Amino acid sequence: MGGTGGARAPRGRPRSERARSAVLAAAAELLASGGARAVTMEAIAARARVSKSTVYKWWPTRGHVMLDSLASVAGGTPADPDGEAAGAPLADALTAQVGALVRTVRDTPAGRLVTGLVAAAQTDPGIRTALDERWVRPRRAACARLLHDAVARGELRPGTDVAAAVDQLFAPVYHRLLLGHRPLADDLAATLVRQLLDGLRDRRGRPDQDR
Amino acid sequence: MGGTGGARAPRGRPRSERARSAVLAAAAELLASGGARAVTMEAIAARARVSKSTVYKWWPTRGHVMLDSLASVAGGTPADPDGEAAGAPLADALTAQVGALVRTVRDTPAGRLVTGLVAAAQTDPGIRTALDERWVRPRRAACARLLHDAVARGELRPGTDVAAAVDQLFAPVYHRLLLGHRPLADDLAATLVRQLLDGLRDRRGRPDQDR
Amino acid sequence: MGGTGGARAPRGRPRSERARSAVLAAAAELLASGGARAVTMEAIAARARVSKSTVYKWWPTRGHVMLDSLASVAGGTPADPDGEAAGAPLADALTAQVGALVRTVRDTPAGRLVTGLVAAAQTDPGIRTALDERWVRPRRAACARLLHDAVARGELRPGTDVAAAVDQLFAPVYHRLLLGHRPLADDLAATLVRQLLDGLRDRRGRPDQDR
Amino acid sequence: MGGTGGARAPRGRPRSERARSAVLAAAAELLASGGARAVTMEAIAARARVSKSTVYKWWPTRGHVMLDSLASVAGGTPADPDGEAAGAPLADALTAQVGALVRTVRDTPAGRLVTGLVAAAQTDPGIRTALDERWVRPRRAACARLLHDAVARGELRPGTDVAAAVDQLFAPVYHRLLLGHRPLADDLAATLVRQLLDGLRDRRGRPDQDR
DNA sequence: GGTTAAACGAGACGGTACGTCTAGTCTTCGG
DNA sequence: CCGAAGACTAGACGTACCGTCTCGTTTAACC
Repeated sequence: MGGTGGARAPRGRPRSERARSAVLAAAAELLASGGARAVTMEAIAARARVSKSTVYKWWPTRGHVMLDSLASVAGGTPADPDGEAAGAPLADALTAQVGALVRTVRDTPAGRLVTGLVAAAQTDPGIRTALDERWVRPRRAACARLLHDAVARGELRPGTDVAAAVDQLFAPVYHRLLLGHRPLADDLAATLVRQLLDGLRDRRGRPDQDR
Repeated sequence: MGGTGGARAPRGRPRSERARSAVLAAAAELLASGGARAVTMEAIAARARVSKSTVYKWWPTRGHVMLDSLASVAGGTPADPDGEAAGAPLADALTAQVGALVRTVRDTPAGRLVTGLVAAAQTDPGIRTALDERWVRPRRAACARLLHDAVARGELRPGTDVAAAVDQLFAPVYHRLLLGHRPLADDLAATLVRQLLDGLRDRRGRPDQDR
Repeated sequence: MGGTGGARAPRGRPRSERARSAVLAAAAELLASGGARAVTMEAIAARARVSKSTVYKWWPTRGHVMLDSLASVAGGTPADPDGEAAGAPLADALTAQVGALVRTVRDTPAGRLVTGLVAAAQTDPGIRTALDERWVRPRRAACARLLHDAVARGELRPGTDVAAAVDQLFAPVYHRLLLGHRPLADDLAATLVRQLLDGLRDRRGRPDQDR
Repeated sequence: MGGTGGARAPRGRPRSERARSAVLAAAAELLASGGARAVTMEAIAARARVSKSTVYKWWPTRGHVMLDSLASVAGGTPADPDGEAAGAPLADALTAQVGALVRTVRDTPAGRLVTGLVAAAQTDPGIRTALDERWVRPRRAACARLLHDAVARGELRPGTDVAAAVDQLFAPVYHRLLLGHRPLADDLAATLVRQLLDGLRDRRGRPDQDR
């Protein structure tokens, strides 16, 4: 039975933490300085002062390096809203979630990492699922829970398609990040939340006539 | 002005239509068979039985080939809704627009072309703007006009952010296309339109309290 | 009959003579300066200011580069002895042949090229046969003819194994070149010829008792 | 001090005989199955179920492994001829020596080991000298002694260059082994000895006219 | 009918990065 | 101290595309 003995000391030379973090940093720096095109395995290895074989040993493709780099840059799952925002109005809680995403992809290296990863995901299905599971899904989950609870307590309509609703809050952020057709403005999060919760229809002076 | 005489016949050998269409077809076929990774200038030229120089002469990058290929596959701007749908309820008109996009990217080669182009756009700003101008913007425009008119005639709230609203209808489609976290279901368009127009809030039995 | 019409004008960009000779020169220089170990495809390309693809396009392995380099360094087949040496005593003609080989492999870059090629031949059968056909065999041939003619005119014994005899003249040169156990002395050729033609046995004062 | 003097009992774990022989066997097997190219330190270690560090600890290069492998395969110095063949005719003694070499390199793994070692010797001077001292020289020595004694007792000419003569007997064997231009026939040894001892000249019916 | 001009086909070229391989070295644990 | 395990640096391997180039060969419109 255990003790600390659970994980025996591994046999050979231990993995170099220095190499690991240098690679992730190098990837982020290259992305920042030269764009996605500059992030090659060769350049990563050179910049991190690490041999190419070491990079390939731990990350099969550049996409996987970027995935880990993204994780190390933007931390793990974002703070759970329950602590502070419990009891706060739904709109505020949602706005906080979406706003956090907007600021992260707009103001930190995470933004270019995400665009690079979406690009890589179009070629590599492994990247696609990993990006979904490790980045997109955790952020959607908190939001989806808020919506689900609101439906349960009758604040939102019973027939609400929560997944679609989450997309209507998050997807515009990614869309603008990827296409650049509109800026990622500060009030974007609030606007998206307001329009989705209250709807676009003008109901002044008339009864609610839904469905 | 004009007449047919305006443009004199150009001097040298005329551009080969055969080469042009063969290249665009080759790009689409390669994309369909081997994924974005298979669409290389070399492969396009080989498959189209055209020399590499000819390809480079008319299209600077593989992204530009895919752009033209997309145009030739999915036609130009989608049918303007004014003809048939004038007077139709707003919701139906919007659903038609979004639904057309869903079916196009899900059921035709245009889908993979778009994902490949979004990926290329992350590297090449020229692709990014061209993709926006030639594919995304025309589709957004029809939808934006519908919303704008509805605001003007008082059907939608005065303060509506039309650009954000359009994103809330279209972005989820691209998001699912790129990430694949949810299927592009048949009723997606209707759901998106309904939730956005009517809002998520349950207003049964209470007065409209917006703003 | 043929005329100039035989070789059609080649299509496409013509092969660069500059690249060809630069590669062969680079291989010889590298061999001279750094030994066989230094002759890598990468180094050849770098030194010749030629792209690696170009080297690989024309020479499949480093061995083939060395083969051509050897040919360009040491010319084609050595001068045929018939001109000057016709009528000269057999021993002198043979000594000239063997002596030429000794001087070539000892005093010119051809020596290291040959050792490198013999090494490569142990791994690559293609090199083995090419080295035999393009370097060893032509040199053996002249010598073999001399011996064969001498047998025909009765100067040498009827049962002579010419191939073995040629080996007894040339192989010691290669052996010393490869192993270095003995120097390639100036009089080596003469010694080899004398000992083989006259035999080692001391016959002073006794009749020939062969066989 | 001293104690038992001589060889102190070595500290620590003694060297593993199992590792030593497994490495030598692995080298020979790899050579037999995949040719010289297959004999890499990596493959040797893997096949011998021994860690790479252990191999490097005892043998600095693959050449040295092959050297020891050769020694273990082909035994040490060949049987000294004095025992059985003392008094036998010179030609028979020489033929026995050369014939033994022919059979060894043709019919046992030693052949490929020797070719591999000659190749390695072109790159590594250490291999070159070791190969000479441990393989070539011992075999030459016995032969050289036979010739030297024969000169001393007047059977061979006084001016005989013994080193060159030995080369004229052995070098053809190595030459054919390395180049493969002629087979290593069963009667090769006898032919080489006969032609060298008796000379190629046809002396029937005329006096010896040497020198 | 000859000239001119541009597109086209073929393919060699200098590059860059790929992903794999081998050589050696180094670092830890266990016998 | 030896051996096992295995991570590490270094660098060549052979391949694939890139985008450019240099030719010779059409295919027209023009004079």
